Amino acid sequence: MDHVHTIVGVANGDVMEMLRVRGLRMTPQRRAIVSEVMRTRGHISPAAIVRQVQDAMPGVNASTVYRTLSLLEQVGVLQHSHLESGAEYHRSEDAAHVHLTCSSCGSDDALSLGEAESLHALIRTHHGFEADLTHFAIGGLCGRCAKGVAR
Amino acid sequence: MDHVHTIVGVANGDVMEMLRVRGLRMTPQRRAIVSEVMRTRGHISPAAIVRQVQDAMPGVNASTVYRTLSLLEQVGVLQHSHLESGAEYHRSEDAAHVHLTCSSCGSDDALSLGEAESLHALIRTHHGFEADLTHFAIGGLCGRCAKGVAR
DNA sequence: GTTGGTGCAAAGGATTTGCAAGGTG
DNA sequence: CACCTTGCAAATCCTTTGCACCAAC
Repeated sequence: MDHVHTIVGVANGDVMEMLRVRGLRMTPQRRAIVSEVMRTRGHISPAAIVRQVQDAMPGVNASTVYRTLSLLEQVGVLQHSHLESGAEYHRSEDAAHVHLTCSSCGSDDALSLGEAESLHALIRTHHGFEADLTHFAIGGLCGRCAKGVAR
Repeated sequence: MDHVHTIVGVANGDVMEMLRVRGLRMTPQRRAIVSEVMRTRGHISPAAIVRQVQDAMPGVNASTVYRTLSLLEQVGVLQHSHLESGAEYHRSEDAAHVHLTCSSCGSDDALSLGEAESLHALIRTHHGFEADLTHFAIGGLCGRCAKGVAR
């Protein structure tokens, strides 16, 4: 629990502060994007963010969203992970879990890092590899689909 | 070791046979693509296949390669997994391992499914989720990078 | 000859980038 | 009033599709 600089309870205001400190500016667009992402539980795709933000603030360009997202990731507020559907963003504080995505029904379950600790330890032991189990999802069949589904 | 219909030692000829059985045809393009993929140890990207195949047989179109790859995947000869660099294909018989990709140096290590069995069991127990640990890579820092690298 | 396969061109979707105009501190 | 940001348009990538033409069986 030290290989990830956990940021607990970052509020919108904190983000603005983090930007200010770095000489970066808080524009209405960024405010809209930040507020959208910060209020999202779980993950959200860049496309969805674009949609939502443009909904609340027409005219915001997709490139601005992409630029802001990567900026927020550099600053440490956000992180992205790779799910079957592509990249998805979430607040860093919400990143502490492994995504289990069902390749059959598309459902998305989660595994706490605590539960996955044994794998983490196993990988470290056999390879000295310090795994970040949150970056990529783990595919497979959810309980429901693993049972019945002939198709 | 029963949830994956393992195909051991598939040879180029076998592939042609598998296609014939389904009423599909063996064209020179497919022959080139199959031979390229079948002789690849480990994984290879669609773009690389296109390059290699066109090298041996100029004029082959990328769309043909894509179509052939997904066909070979449906037939069960190939599988793809998601690494940091995107989708990568490998022979099904070479698919039985977990990819460990270092986000720092880009190196690619592997973990046998046997070694990962404990995680597989853990996930199954807690969620009834039947994981396919080969479909997505596991990111993190390789032993080397986890140690020294300040940057 | 059927029917499946291929090349080509075009269409998409997801990002990224160059730039001039505009807003923030 | 510097300098960071944005919108726009264009450029990449990667992959998929519609089609007319061609080839495998």
